[in-house]
Amino acid sequence: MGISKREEEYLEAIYLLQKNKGVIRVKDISKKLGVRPPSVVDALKKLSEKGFVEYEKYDRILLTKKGIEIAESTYQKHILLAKFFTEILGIPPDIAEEDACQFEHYVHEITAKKMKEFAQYIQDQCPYVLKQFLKEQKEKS
Amino acid sequence: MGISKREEEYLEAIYLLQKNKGVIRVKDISKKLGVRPPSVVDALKKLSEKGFVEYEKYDRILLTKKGIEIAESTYQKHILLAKFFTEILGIPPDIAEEDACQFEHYVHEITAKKMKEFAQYIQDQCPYVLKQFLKEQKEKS
DNA sequence: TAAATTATTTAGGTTACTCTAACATAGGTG
DNA sequence: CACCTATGTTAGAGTAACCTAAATAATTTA
Repeated sequence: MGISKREEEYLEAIYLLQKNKGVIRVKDISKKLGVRPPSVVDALKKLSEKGFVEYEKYDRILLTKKGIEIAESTYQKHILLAKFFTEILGIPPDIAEEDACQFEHYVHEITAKKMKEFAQYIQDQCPYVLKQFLKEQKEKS
Repeated sequence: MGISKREEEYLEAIYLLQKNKGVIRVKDISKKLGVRPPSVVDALKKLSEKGFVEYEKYDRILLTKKGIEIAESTYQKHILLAKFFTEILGIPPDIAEEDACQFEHYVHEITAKKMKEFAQYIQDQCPYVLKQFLKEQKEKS
């Protein structure tokens, strides 16, 4: 009775929408994830059964403590990955975003952590080398 | 009528098994992917319809040219990612392997390429910094 | 406040992937 | 060469996603 990748995405979407606009609706989630409203309702029912979301029909949608925890940890990974891709590898933001979106659901905790530490280390210890790398990458395109 | 992540995994598994032991069987794929034989047969039928595998029942299993292309490109990404995780980030091989296994199916071509180039660049330009980072990581654990 | 619009939910169906149980085939051995 | 065991295949069913169409509830507006 764990949580699927897709369910994680729903939680993350709900979390971010709430952060930006407070009260949210089925429609908002539907738009954000690119699925039809009935799919959202399905997902909400399941997430509610599993205790990640508080949901009564026609009523408003809230994350439980457990739900927030998962959403936050997923989102943290997301940010960290996207930063790594853009700031260290020099990948265009839109592509970095897409890759982060996928990888955040699969990456081990330790990998995420090392990416963060590595980024920090390089930025501190040899910012010039990094700058040079990014410059060369830019010149090639 | 594209190819799913899971189908990609089947192709990669077939490719690697063939590389290692020549003629392969349903059983081998089953064991490698951790699914039951009927699931393999299902997958082979679909992959055969889509033109990635040559398969007649009870007969041997071959990849088509198209199938080999996909398997190889996936596997290349796999190697590259695993190397990046171990050699640059210092992640334990078993975890690196698992992360690579997932990410290979999602990562954009350009991200994979930049990872490779970055690894090369760092190894050439500041091997000492890299060594130091890996050493510090090791000490922490 | 009644009607019209919009949003949400239910019902029912599809696809991809998996499984178990039962059946079929191939190949090795007495 | 017939039988036994391994392996492979079919049949049928389950689960997690998704969808459309139709029904219901909520909200806005005339």
